Amino acid sequence: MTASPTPRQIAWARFVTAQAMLLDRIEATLARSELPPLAWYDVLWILENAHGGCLRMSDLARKGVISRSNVTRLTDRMEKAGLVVRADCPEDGRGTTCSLTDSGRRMRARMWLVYRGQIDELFGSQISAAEAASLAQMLERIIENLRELP
Amino acid sequence: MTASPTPRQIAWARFVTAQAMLLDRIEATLARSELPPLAWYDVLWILENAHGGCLRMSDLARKGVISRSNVTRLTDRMEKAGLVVRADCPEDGRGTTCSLTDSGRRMRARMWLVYRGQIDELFGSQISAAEAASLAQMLERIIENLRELP
DNA sequence: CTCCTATAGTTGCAAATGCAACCATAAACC
DNA sequence: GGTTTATGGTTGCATTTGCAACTATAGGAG
Repeated sequence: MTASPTPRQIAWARFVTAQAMLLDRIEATLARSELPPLAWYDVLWILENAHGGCLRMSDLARKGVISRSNVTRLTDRMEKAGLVVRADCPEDGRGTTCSLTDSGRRMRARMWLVYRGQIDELFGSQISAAEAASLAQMLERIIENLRELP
Repeated sequence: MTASPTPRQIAWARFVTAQAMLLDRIEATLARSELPPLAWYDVLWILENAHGGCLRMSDLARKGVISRSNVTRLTDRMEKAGLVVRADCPEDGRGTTCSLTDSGRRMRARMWLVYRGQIDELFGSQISAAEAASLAQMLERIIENLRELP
């Protein structure tokens, strides 16, 4: 930085570093438990929260903040593993739906056990409830703002 | 989640989503400006803050929160682009040092112009100075805690 | 109805990443 | 000194990701 960094810029830098460190740890812990990577968890979780455990590929991409081609490949692998099923969309001839299987639900639950442990231990333990609430609110604003932009 | 998510878990979820969205945007903006990816910026920034603009490969890995093999490849490309130079470490026959070139310094400055604009616009604009300070402190605790763990 | 454009999803190919195996040197041990 | 163990860095290989091109269907304009 040419001028010395502003408080917001410092916060940004830590934001990136902390997340990188946390994700590294969590991925390693999942791998050690012989569970799939976080990317799979995200898909499973998004589907589980969708009506009927079923979503269009593009919705999956938007909610998961990943590219459409990435969703195709991700669900390819997950379908091979029996966690989701894809089918032609009845309402739109171009579309494909992706839905959670029972095995997918069970896998999400198993992963959550480990994932939750890590979140609580590495992240939650370092912030107060009030801080968590304020942080969530802050981030929500940022997310909302991004969704409104072109 | 089987039980409904705690405030800390909600904060975590937004933490991940917000960062993914922000990084997507920033990478896209850098690419549109025909600048290298963020990963290069991080290396340049870390080197610029090091004494003499020079660090050992493993220090680079630790500070940048990336794997050592990744550092090797990253600096391979950056060296080809003339932004850094590697040399055998004088004090340790096994070691390699990586140092910033003038061109590397200039590139970091050019990237920072764009990067800073994005941070301020997408992140800084949504949080108050007090929130930024509290956030930075919170994240610092998390980072410190992670560094102390095995 | 036909043409034109936009959207949904997949795929080929290139670039990036992680992991494990590897070579070289350093440090510890006897 | 000679052997063993740990550390620093790179490389091969498999996996993952992104981008651009492509196919197919939908929706709108004339």
